[in-house]
Amino acid sequence: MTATIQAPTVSPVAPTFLPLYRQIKALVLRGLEAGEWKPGEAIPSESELAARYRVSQGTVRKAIDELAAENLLVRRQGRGTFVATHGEPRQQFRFLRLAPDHGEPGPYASRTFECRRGRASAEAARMLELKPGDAVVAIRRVLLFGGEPIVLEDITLPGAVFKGLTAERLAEHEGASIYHLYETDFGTRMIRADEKLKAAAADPTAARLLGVAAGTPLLSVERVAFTYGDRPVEWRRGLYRTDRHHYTNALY
Amino acid sequence: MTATIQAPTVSPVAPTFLPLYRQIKALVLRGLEAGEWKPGEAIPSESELAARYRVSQGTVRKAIDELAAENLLVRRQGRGTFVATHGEPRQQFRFLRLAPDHGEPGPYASRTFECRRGRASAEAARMLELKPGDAVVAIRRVLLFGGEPIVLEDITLPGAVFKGLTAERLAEHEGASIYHLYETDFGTRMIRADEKLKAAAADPTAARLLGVAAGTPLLSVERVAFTYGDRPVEWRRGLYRTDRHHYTNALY
DNA sequence: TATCTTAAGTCTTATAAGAGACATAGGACA
DNA sequence: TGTCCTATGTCTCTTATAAGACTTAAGATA
Repeated sequence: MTATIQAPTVSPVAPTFLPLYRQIKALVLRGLEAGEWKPGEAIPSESELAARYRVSQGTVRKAIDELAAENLLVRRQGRGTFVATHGEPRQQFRFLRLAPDHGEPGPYASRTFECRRGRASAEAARMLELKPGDAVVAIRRVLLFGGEPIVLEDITLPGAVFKGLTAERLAEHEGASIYHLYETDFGTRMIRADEKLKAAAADPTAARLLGVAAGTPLLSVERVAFTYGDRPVEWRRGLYRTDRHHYTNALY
Repeated sequence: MTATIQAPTVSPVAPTFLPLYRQIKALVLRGLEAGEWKPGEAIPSESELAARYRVSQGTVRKAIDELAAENLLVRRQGRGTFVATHGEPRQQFRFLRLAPDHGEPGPYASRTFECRRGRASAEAARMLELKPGDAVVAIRRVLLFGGEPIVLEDITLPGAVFKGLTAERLAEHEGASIYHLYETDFGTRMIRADEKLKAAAADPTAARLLGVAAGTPLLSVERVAFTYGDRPVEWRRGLYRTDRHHYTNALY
């Protein structure tokens, strides 16, 4: 059939027809983006959405299926469908791929050295799609596992989005995922991220903060994280000690 | 409904009921594993499978959906559903996550230094689920991009599976993915792989083969690749030069 | 007559809708 | 206080129809 919800404008070039379930998906996505339902909350039931959009429940199901596959929604049979959040334990370390070589992961902690406001460098501006000189927030911190400093991170955020972010606010939040903080305090939910990995030698500062000799090979992890609409809202560079940990990746 | 294809044996403890579409999925998977349809070939149409298994076409569809999501099958509207293969260009570098920092990837080549039969070390045996001393094939090669040596790899394979593998056979196959060779010549299709990444300093041998100074930080990538039934059939360790390339990863 | 074009036919997978089964949580009730 | 019932979710399965991709053959054209 290829029905459309709103009368489509005729375009001679691009395929103007989108499957019905994808149109529904786009509408739900818009609701998510607009904050109609907050992280952790339940969205309306499938039949409710079906009634709202005048389609069958099965069509809504297929739309939600895709959003759930993208980790934007979480289904719980018999309960409902919920907006995914970085708060729940299972999502806690979704973006951290570090694992100990042997044994169980030790207790996690973070220590923030610096959290200051500044101006975007050319590189930061490029990564975050800002103009050079725009306001940014710069964070430097160390992640500890089992009491040992394992990761040194420099995080750069657009100042416009993260207005009231201070070292105190970060300290209060220690132990939990920083993405949870972004979510609860700044209404910015991270959807996906791209990482680039390289090997690098520890410079004197990194060596001191991580407790290794200068020149030690470290894993350099550069990440750009995106929110709705593929808007980049975090740029970070991490240096990982890999003497007793490793970065895990599953290939399919 | 929760119908079963064969009368289920009653088990008091585990959920003996599997959704119908998962039973179908298991049956198709068994056919794939048994080589009923070879890589690149089309499997029977949805309605044909539906008739064979006495279920509706939609149920077969859902089973195939999952197998396609796992990259075991490839759907082509109007044509059929095909057994995935490492031969087609798009799948060619599915497991190689290296990308140049700038510009397009240069032409690819590989140079094999060594391909000999030997006995499994304790470590190799553990990785490949063999007994120490079992026959293995050991390959050492360098991957070149744009003429430059970028990756040094040591590959270990179970000798029982890769009986006639020789340096000549490898050389004939140069330019294409080695997984394609496994598939066509040894009937072993790689399904998925686990990787562990670390940073390491180049030892003299690696430094010479990669054309860098000894001690240069390199990305160490250890991979175990699995075929059907999660059976490990390849263990490899790669050393990547990351001065002008990086390992990319997408996080969801 | 030989060749190219085009339209119909017939495969395939993709989309849509609906009915019934299963899971969960909370209130009614003994 | 504990158990059962029921309302309300998602999950499973089926059926029907649409859309995409080849094949074939009729017809136009040289």
